[in-house]
Amino acid sequence: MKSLGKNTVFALVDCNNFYASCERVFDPRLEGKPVVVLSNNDGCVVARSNEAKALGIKMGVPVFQIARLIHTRGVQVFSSNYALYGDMSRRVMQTLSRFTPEIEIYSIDEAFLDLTGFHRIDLNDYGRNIRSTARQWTGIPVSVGIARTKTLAKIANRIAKKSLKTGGVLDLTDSPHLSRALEITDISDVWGVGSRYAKFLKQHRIVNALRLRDADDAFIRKRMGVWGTRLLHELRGISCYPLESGPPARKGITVSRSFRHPVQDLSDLEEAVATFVSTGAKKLRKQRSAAEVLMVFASTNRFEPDHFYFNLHTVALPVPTSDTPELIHHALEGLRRIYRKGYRYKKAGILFKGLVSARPIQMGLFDPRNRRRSERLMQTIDRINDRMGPKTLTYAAAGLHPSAPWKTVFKRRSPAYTTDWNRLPRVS
DNA sequence: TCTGGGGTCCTAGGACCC
DNA sequence: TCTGGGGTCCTAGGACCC
Repeated sequence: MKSLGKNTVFALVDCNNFYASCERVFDPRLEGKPVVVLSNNDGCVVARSNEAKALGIKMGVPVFQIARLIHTRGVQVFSSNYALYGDMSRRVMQTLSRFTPEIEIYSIDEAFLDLTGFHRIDLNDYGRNIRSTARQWTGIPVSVGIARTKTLAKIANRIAKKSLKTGGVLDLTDSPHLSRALEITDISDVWGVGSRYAKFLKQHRIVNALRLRDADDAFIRKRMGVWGTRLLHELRGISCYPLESGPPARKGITVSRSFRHPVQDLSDLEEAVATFVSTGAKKLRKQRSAAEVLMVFASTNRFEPDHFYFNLHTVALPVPTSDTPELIHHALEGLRRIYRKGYRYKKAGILFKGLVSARPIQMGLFDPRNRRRSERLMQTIDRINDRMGPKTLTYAAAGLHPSAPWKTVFKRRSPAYTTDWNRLPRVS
């Protein structure tokens, strides 16, 4: 059942402060304390507990800028622990899928539930049930917003999260409070309205979601395109974005990292790029794709514009492929073309584009490789790494030095509580 | 000293063809 | 002086999301 049009009902379930909440589940001493989680290389704040938000710590702020605050207010700081968050996300989603067969996992911490046709039940009760079950089974607090469209469900969810008296659940389906809810929603908090459009709309006195809902169609169409028109419909309760079932195959795959320390030598850059390629190639194979185009880029520190250097090289691959050594070969050739001696590189990455289905394998007329053999080899390597850990088999080109200057560090990472036998929490 | 990473969709404009 | 029209495909860049 794909819900489009009128009388649809969507619930948006969103985990509160997801990464910070995950850390708390296994370390109850963190309850009530400000907690933040950092990006790669412990660079920026990417998640905050309510207590951390109350201290004025902003999303995305570089951690060195709040060093004093962290120290004086006893903020608990964690590196990102993707193994933990990924596994906790899976548990939450599994729990949610007991409440409807129609679920769309929208991001690591959000899911849309299609509740169209759930007429006979009290949706607020149902939402409260979802919330308490998720909390009890996974330890993660969630908020639930229910409405006629995804955009309105987002708005309901936001209010549910912020306003204590909702108890974390708000149903705006045919609600007399709908207009009021739209009125108290700042235009910049509407799903799909970013900083640029928010500024533009405010200049035209469209300061909240209610004003946008009642805005002139032609004006919005002209200034915000077809996408703006869809947004108007969604705010008016006409669903334009149906529930998406399976995740669509990616149209491109990117792997890029900032380096812990600046890199000057080509050989270090080569190791980094070879590593990124092997990560990306594994993603390609996982979704059974092959790439027609490979791009490789490197850049210096973007915060030092005086000696900034960025360059990108594009390779049209002779045959679509997901073969790691072949991709490494082309990536390194591209890298050597853009490398300029004397720069302090701070970031590099690779992109795979023009993704096509891996099978049937397209044979090149003068293709020197034995595709069938290389495919079996890749399968074997992937299987071993899935079983024994991601770095069990790697390529020599990716380097062997664990402390190479380009490598990402996570100095304050919590244990992999749920995905490593040796890290299971003990109950005493 | 220290500043994340990976996506999507839409549109405008250029290249090219008939 | 004067300089077709329309279609397709591709790409770069803008805007947004988590």
